[in-house]
Amino acid sequence: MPRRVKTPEQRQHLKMLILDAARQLFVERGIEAVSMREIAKRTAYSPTTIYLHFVDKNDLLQTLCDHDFRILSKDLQSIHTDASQDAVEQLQALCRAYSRYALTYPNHYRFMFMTPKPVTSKDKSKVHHGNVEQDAYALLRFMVKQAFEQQVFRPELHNIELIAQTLWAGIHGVCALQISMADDDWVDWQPIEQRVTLMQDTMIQGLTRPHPAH
Amino acid sequence: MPRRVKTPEQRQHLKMLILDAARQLFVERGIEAVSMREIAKRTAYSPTTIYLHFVDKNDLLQTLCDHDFRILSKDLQSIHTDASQDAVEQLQALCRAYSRYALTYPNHYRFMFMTPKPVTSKDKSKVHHGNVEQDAYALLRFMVKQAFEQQVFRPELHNIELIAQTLWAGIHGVCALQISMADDDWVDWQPIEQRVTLMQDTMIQGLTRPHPAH
DNA sequence: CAGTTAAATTGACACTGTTAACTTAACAGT
DNA sequence: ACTGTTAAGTTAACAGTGTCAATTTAACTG
Repeated sequence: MPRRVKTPEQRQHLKMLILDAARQLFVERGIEAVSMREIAKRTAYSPTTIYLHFVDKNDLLQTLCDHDFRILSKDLQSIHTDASQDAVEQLQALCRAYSRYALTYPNHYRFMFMTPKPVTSKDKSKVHHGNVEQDAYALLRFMVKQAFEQQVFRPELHNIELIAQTLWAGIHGVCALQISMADDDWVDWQPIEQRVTLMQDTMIQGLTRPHPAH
Repeated sequence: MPRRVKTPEQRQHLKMLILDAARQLFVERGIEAVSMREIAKRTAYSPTTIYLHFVDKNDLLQTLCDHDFRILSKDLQSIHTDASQDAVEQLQALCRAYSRYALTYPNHYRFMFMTPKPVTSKDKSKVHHGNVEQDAYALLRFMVKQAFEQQVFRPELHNIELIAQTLWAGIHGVCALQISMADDDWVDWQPIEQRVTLMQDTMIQGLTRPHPAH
C-alpha cells in the first residue's frame, strides 16, 4: 500500500534498508545463499519491490560492496595521513589493515576480489577511480610511488605499478587462501597471523634494497 | 532404453563421458553456467541419469577437479625428478608450472582453490593426501624441506610448513587476482608474465639467505 | 514364454531471478 | 466532491535450477 510520493530521503532510506537486510544475509550466509526473496522477507516487502530500487541482484550486491569498499578505503586512508611513519612502515601498516579487513569481512572480500564480475558492470561503479580517498588501489600505488622516490626498492625495479600489484597479490594470496581453504584439513595450516606476517616481511625483504638508504 | 548389465568398464566409461561433457561446459562457460540439465543434454542422456553415477552436482564437480588435480600433481612431479636443478631452481620451476596450470585452466583453478567448499566434502576426496605423486602441496612441502636442509632459507625461518604456505600464497595471489580481476580496467594491470616472475623473484629473495651457501 | 531387475526416463517439488499486469492510495485540477 | 493521474507496491507467472519418487523399458535368467 503506497504511502505516496517519497522524498529522495525516504527513497534513500528504503534503499539502505534493503542493503542492510542484504548485508546481514550476505555476511552470515555468503553470497550464493542470498536470494532476492529472502532479502525481501527480511525487509517485509515483496520481492519485486527490490527491483524498484535496484536493476537486478548483481546491481544490489555491487552497490553493497561499493559502499563497503569506500569504508575500507577511508579506513586505509587514515594510515596515510599518519606522518610519524616512514614509507616502508606505512606500506606495512597498509598490508596489516588490508588483511584485517579481508579476514573480518570474508564475504565482502570474496565478492569484491575473488569473484569474476560479469563484464557489463564496467564503469557502473560509483567509486572514483584514482581518487586516493575512495580507491584503495590508488592509495597503495601512491604509497609505493612515495617509497620509490625514496629509493627503498631494489635498483632493478622501475615499474611502480608492477611493484604495487605484486605487493597486493602477496597479501591477497594469504587472505584468499585463508578464506576459501581454511576449513580444509588437507593442509596443516599455520596460524593466519604468522602467515600474514611472514608474507609481509618476505615481500618487503624481497622488494627493498639489501642496505636501505635511510 | 537400458542396454542391460553394464560391465564395470562400461560404467566407468559413461562416468567419464559425463565428466567430459561437464569439463567442456565448465572450461568454456565457468562453473555457475553449468547445469545438470545442460550436461545431460550434451551426453544425450536425461538429467536424472547423472544421479546414477554421481551423488549430486557437487560430487560431480569434485570428481572432475580431483581428476584434473592429479594431472597437475603428476605434471609437477616431473620437475622433482629432474636432478639437474638445485633446490631453489626446482622451487622456481614448480612455481612456473603451477601458475601455468592455473592460468590455462582458470575454471578448474577457481573451483579448486578459490571457492569455499561445503564442509561435507571433507574426506570424500580420493586424492591421497601426503602422497607426493597425487598431492601437489605435499610435493611443495617436500621441496621446501629439501631446500631447508640445504640451509638456503634465512636463519630466522624454522617452520617448513609456514614457508611452504607463504610460497604458495604468493603465487596463488598473482594467479587468483588475474583470474578474477583481469577484465577489470580499474587497475592498470601489468603483463601477467611479469607479475608471476616478479612474485617468484621476490619470494625467493625474501625467503632465502642473502649470501646463499651454495 | 514369464519373471526379474538394472538402466533409464517421466514428472513433479521447491527453489531461483525476473517481469508484465494489476491494485492501491495519495495527490492535482476542476 | 468528483475525477484523472501516477507513484508505490503486490500478484501471478515464466523459465530456469537441483533433485528425487515413481515409472517404464529392455535385456537377461529360469
